[in-house]
Amino acid sequence: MPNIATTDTVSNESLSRAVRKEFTRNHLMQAALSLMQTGRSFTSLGIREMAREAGMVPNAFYRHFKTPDALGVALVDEVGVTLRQLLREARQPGMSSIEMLRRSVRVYYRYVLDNRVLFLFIAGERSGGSLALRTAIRHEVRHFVDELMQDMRCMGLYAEMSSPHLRRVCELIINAMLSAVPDMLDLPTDQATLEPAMLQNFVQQLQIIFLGASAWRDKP
Amino acid sequence: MPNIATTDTVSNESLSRAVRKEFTRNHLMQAALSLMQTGRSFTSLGIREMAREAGMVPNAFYRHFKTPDALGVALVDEVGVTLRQLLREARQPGMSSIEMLRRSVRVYYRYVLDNRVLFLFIAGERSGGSLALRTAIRHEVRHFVDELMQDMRCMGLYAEMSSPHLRRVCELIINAMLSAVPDMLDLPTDQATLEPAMLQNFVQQLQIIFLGASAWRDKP
DNA sequence: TGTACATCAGTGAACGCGCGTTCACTGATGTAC
DNA sequence: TGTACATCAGTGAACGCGCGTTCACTGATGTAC
Repeated sequence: MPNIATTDTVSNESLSRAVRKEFTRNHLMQAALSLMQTGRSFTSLGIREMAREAGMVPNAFYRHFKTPDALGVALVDEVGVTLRQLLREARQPGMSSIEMLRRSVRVYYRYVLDNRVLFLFIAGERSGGSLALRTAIRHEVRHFVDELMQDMRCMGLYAEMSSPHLRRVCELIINAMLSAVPDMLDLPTDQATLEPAMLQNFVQQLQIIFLGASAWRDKP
Repeated sequence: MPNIATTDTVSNESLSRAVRKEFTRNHLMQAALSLMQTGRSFTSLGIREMAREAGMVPNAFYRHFKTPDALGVALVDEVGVTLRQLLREARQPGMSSIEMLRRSVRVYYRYVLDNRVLFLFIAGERSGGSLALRTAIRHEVRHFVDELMQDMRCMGLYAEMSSPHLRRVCELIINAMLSAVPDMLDLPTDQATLEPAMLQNFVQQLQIIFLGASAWRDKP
């Protein structure tokens, strides 16, 4: 009966070479995220730095990734899976218009704060990273949009709306969410009392989008 | 009678020390933009690199900026002034709802392509740069929003809407515009024929926002 | 089951390089008398 | 107007440092017989 919490402590015992390799690969990715915790951008991280943080010799990096960029793309994939899962969970409970919107925003805000570094990474490299990273992130964002669409379909929202239109609405929502990231992350240093105002503002922006979607639906 | 176009060639003749200093300062900023032309992010630029590109010895950089970050902030200020001016001009002609929207988007798109590097810089450092840069850019974005609000007031759009609500609408528009930047800039490499579709999509997103704003106004 | 060999994740040392930063300097421009 | 001095933008050389990358290696794990 394996215990996830102690995988690190038993890593030297009776694990296949492939599994151990996967572990150190993950250590490298975690190391990159750790280094970003302090506000560094991913693009500024070096091979030696990441290897050092992961507790290994510099050139061992090459056993796992050809370039730092390759690690970044792997990170996008993994982060994407985690985020999409959590965002879907946040949308699961039986929702009702405005109140559910307000609650979702609050959940999302908590989640952004709890996962600062993941959002810093995604939001920061979305237009700041290399072409490969930007492309990977764009694909991931498209996944977010797809799942939001799917969820809205499941909930019967805008059932009569065509898919392209619904997609546009979802894109606007996701964009608004991602654009809010720097505001949320920089808020603590600015003024903690501004938090309710910022969230209120964000909620109302989403309301405007939903109203626009309804208006579009009512008179196409 | 000074000739702007030849300022460089006469830079050694009869110009005050202060003016010449201002010139080389601008050369440094231009050098930073030049280096970004090739897809590099500003954060990754080094002092030596920028000085070299500007045709001066490395340490001369310090005569003009204390850190690369200081240059970045100066760049945000200058870029902001230019962009706001051009965006306002794009909004000047007598506008009429949808057609004006479509035209504005086209003008904006052209402008983004013609000024690739400025938008790469703004969009890239908006959540990727240092705190100082993020703050500077946030202020600049706020300026964009202010001017868009002001223009909409002048045009009599949403005259009955309260300022906070109008601000939210404008924030959504500016966010949508900035979020579209990576799509626009990466498009050429992907598929040139997708251009009309992307623009059409962008136009309809803005329409949804405007519809939402109207709906909000009609039944608050 | 035991043995002999292949694989390959991680090591340790070394390299050449460009970086940021410092220092004392030069010489044209600006200023005071 | 002329002279003597101050200012300061830009120079040139040097420093110590961490970087990316290479190389030959080690030794545990995996595999074939």
